[in-house]
Amino acid sequence: MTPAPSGHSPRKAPKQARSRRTVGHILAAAARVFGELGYAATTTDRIAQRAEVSVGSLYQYFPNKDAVLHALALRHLEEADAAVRAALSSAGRPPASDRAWLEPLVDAVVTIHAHDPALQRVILDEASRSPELVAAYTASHAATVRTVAELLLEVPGGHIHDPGQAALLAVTTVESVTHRFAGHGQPFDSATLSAELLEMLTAYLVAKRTS
Amino acid sequence: MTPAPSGHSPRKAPKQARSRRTVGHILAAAARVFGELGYAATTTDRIAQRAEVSVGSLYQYFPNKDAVLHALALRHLEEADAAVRAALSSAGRPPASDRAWLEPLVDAVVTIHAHDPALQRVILDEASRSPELVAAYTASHAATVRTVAELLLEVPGGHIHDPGQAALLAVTTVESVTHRFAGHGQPFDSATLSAELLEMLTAYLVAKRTS
DNA sequence: CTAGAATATGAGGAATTACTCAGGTTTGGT
DNA sequence: ACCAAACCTGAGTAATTCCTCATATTCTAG
Repeated sequence: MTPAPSGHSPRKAPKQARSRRTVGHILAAAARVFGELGYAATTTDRIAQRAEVSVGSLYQYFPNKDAVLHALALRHLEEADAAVRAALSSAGRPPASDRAWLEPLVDAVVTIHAHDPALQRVILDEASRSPELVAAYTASHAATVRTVAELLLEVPGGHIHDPGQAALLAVTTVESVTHRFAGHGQPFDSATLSAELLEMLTAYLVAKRTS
Repeated sequence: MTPAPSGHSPRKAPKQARSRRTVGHILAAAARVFGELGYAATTTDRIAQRAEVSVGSLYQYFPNKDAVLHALALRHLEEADAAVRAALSSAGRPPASDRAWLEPLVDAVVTIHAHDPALQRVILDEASRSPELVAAYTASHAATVRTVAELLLEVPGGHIHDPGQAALLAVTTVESVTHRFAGHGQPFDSATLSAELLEMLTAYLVAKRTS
């Protein structure tokens, strides 16, 4: 048993420019190594080696191996969250149609996941094992679903029975399908995947409005 | 020629009833331990302990830790594949509507994944790392997509431009969304998830037929 | 310039784990 | 009953990996 030295926060905060560069190198190297080798085969020694830094330096800023991946996961979540928020606010309010907000959302999610799917797989796995990350991901996801539910209400053209439920399925579908196609060798290119997903979701929402 | 120390085939085949029971116990224990602790924290010693068997016995039938998970993955794939095939053939031929074949398919997939999602997550992860498993899963998936594409053509009511593409998205959507909801704490129960997925997919296919 | 704080180093300790093997027990055919 | 093959055992080994710490180097404030 590892004597769990509390959580994931940096053991020491980098104060000088030099150490901030070091931390940057470590994270960049970790992203590559985790992506290439997966979680189990990635060792702190190898990360340090790839970062051209000694293991000791790594352990000055990260209390353990998980903390490095944890940091990568948080960074990724923030980027994704920002992109999704930008996409959702790019649609007018109220949006002219479901397509008006769905299209940028789908594009944003597909674009995000097109980059380094192997690493994202490792990150997602870690995310499900850390309570703190689970909380962060859940919060971000919930916020997106809430926004989408509001948009659903504002779009003219018919009433939806349970907007929360519809929003949840729509958002989850975009995320999980995209992830799946990114992970496997994709038989779809990003453009057709976006288009087809969009078609499916608009059809779903239209059906819900008229039924 | 000594046979290649092949990666995952049993080191020795169980011949007597006693050893077949042993292998059964090992697999059952492995399923529980992998599901509870995840891949990394699962040790062969712990599996053996849970199976009330010595480590040595485990290594008589499995060349290494991965081989145990590999066996679990193959078993799961076979069960899932059989369930999907049964569901698809339960619809009449030609099916009366898209709903006629979609409903049993969605139900089957949701039902399968409702059981022990934690273990399935570990299995899926292993599946993406073993070329042999990747091949098996890809083959099964491709066969399903092919069957669905044929059904799409047989359903009366309009022509679909690219049945292969539509079938691929439909099947992938069912699998990945179901998996996602199973993995996380599900805000949907199985019944509503099935119903909602069904609604989305029928809407999609109807739209494709009339457009 | 200088002192002390910040940062970097990397060999090695401690712990864990996958896997072996020499020797025992059980089984089933004859 | 007998024996060879099948099966089981579990302490021990070799390898791996996480992480520490004593020491060295670099930075910055005064």
